[in-house]
Amino acid sequence: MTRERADAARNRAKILAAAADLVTTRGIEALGMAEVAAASGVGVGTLYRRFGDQAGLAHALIDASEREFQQAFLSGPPPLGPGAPPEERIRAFLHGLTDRTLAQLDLLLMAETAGPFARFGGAYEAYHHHLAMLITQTWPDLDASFQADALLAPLAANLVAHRGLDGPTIKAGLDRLLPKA
Amino acid sequence: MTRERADAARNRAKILAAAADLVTTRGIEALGMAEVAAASGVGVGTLYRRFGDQAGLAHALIDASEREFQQAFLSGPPPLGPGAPPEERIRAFLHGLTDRTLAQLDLLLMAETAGPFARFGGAYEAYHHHLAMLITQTWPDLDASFQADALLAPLAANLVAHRGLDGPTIKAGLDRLLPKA
DNA sequence: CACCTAAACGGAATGCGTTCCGGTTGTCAA
DNA sequence: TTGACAACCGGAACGCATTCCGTTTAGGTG
Repeated sequence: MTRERADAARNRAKILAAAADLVTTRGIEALGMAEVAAASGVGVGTLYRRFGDQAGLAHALIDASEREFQQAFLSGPPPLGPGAPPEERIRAFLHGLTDRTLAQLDLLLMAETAGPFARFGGAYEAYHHHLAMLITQTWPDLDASFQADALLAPLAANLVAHRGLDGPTIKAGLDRLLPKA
Repeated sequence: MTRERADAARNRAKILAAAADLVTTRGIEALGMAEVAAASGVGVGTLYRRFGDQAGLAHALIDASEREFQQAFLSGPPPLGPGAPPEERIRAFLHGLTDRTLAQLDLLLMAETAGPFARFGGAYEAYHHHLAMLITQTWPDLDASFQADALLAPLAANLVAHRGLDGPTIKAGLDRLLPKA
């Protein structure tokens, strides 16, 4: 696989800038594909080659803060990053993810809605992997993969939005889901 | 609100029969709205008046077994129905719902996919309400609503389908999610 | 510098869910 | 029985995500 061509990179930047602008000025419902294409001065075909589909575009818009968060739990300071006991890191991770989810609820909703498996893009799997690892360290006899999914599931954007949950409620509830032994 | 007109009832039956037939003979992807309309000999407008949207149609197709299940946990024999200790009923309910989910994964996938909140139709709320009640009885100090959502969330069709989970795995995982105290 | 090709481009065409609306038909009251 | 109205009907029209494909261009090669 060869490097991205210069014009392609330029267009990606133009698209992301225009899309971010659209969302902040006119809200998430202005993020139609034709809309974004027109605002960026490219054809819709270009959007699809770059981002796959609408959910991919939404993910790309979230990507910046996502990368930051991943950096934080992979190599940042404890308790989110390495150094703290695993159980504490789990709580810090879930609380951090709660804040992130609430902060970008609109875009996440779109990212989740597009396809049946849209949620399970790169970021979700990164969270799942990280959480499963910490669970294995803390409770070796558990099905870590299932437990990780189960702890992430209540943070689904559509559930959070539907119930109108707030941060403290979610965090307290998640804490009670953690195994006691 | 007046009673359903005779022709409307007749059409509802025709549509459900034709749709069920389509699904069993040609699979879930044959359940397009125009497709169903043609097979039932009605216009697409009629489908929408009757079922709201595609997710509603999928729900209606699931409805028969859904009603049966609701009957079972509301007033059937224990441990699913009344009579057993609440904690036992919770496990019976989750295990039963697991079986139901796996049995109708295709239709549930469609029902969930249509809109952001499609999942939260009548059936979901019935499950949530029932589970929350049992949780309150068993662990009075918990946020029963959140815990109910959290226990139902791992049964989301898209998660189950994506991971390819089987019954024993799900049931064992759910059991470990139940509070210990 | 000219050539070549893989990659990128744009926008028309497609497919499908959903909405709209002018005509039709049960149902009920007089 | 008849008249009137609300509910219903069909299918054309619409909006929008996604795909297709003929054209253009970046960037490496001789």
